[in-house]
Amino acid sequence: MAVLAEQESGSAARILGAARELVLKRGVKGLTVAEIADRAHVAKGTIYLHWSTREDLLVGLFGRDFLAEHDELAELLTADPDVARPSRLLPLLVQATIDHPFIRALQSEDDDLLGVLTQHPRSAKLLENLGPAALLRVALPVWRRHHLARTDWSFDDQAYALQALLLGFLNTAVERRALAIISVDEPAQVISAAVTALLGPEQPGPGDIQATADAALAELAVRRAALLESIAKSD
Amino acid sequence: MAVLAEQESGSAARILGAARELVLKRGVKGLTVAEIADRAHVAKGTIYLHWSTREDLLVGLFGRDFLAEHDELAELLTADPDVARPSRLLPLLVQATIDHPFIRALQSEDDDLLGVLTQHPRSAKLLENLGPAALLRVALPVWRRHHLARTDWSFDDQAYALQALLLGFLNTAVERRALAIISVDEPAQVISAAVTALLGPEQPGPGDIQATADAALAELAVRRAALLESIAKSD
DNA sequence: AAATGACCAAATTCGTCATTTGGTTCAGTC
DNA sequence: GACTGAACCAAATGACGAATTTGGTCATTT
Repeated sequence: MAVLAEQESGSAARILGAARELVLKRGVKGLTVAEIADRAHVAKGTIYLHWSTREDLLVGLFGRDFLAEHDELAELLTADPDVARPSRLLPLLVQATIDHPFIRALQSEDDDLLGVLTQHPRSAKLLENLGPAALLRVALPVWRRHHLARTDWSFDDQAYALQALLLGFLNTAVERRALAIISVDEPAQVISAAVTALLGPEQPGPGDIQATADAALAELAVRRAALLESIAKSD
Repeated sequence: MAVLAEQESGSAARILGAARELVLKRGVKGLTVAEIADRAHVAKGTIYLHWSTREDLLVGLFGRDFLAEHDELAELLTADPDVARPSRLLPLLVQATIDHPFIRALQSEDDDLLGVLTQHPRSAKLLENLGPAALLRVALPVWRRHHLARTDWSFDDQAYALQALLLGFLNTAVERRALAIISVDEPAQVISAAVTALLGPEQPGPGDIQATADAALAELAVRRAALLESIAKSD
């Protein structure tokens, strides 16, 4: 059974906390394991009891952001199945991306913060499996099946358009480009409206919402397990 | 009266051509004026008869791409005012961005191709005034006024959503990110459909289309003049 | 008037090497 | 068995001077 390092050791938790603070403050570049150990009040060697490599620790950092995002979404979906509607899920997704620094940094390819890690194969894998495009691939068919998206549009075209919209919102919300001049107070509402405009009015029959939420939760569980496996201690 | 260097000198045209080829092939980094002069079959000094600085020449290079784009759009609009419809203009805009290497590179902040020029204040200025956001600021009010976009949506929200959609399409079409997995055969049609979904059905009254096209042409003329001024010979 | 190319100062590159840094290990302590 | 920290060593750094390159100028030529 996969188990996270911090669940069985207080020092591992302190190391993670210290690493998180330091990376957020100064970035990966030039951050040494000695510094992390110092701030966590452990010796350098201790770090290697929990992670086999410096990079493992760092990748684990934003793996944990994804994990937290998954858990939050699962909680919301359980409490209120209505969250599974596209007009509610996509704004949440954008907000979640903004809220989690590492996901945000990965999304915007923030080299200052993440250093070479951005283009590292392992983090690329993370994004490929957990990124917005992968999500749409899974979610859109479910939405179409349960009358939460119009079906008078070919799947590929619809997915392409929705992907563009989502990436566009992510870019304008996350990145600080000079290009994106227009901004707005309540992005969530705009995203919601735009998604509805694209996918058409949501017309769920009885049970459709719950079924969609269940499918979403199942998918989240699968991803969570895979994610956990990839950042857990390899015994 | 602003006049482009290549309009009054054959050697200037050859220099531009040589520079263009070389930049597209190998990027700005490490490209010397001696090389450009060699390929253009002129002496180094000749280049400085037309441009006061190496950087002037390079900025002029993608200034000319914008100029070409403007001229193409103006021609299309003149031949067929219908092109001024949002559902036709935005796909064209995306396509134009793809077709012009320097605009594309500027959009995707391609450091390999453009080197430090990407984040240079002068090219930033170019993008700020000619980029997609600036365009929407001008175009959307016209569309709304002439029944080519729904007005039951606040201007800011609508602009924000449309901007996100446009940037999203630009990103997926231009950039080669691993994120954007979903792709499609005929992006133009998808863009068109997505724009229509966002802005609502176009319901122009008599004269609306022509008025929109005229406004677009007027705006293009203003931009073209400013652009020309900024890359023309400073006499 | 248009074009050239030798010329120069400033910047960049190169090669070399002593020094430091920093990820990882492991023998030993608590 | 959790933890330490001294020790190891491959890789990075930086100093530094020499050699080369290169953006820009200008007297001269065509």
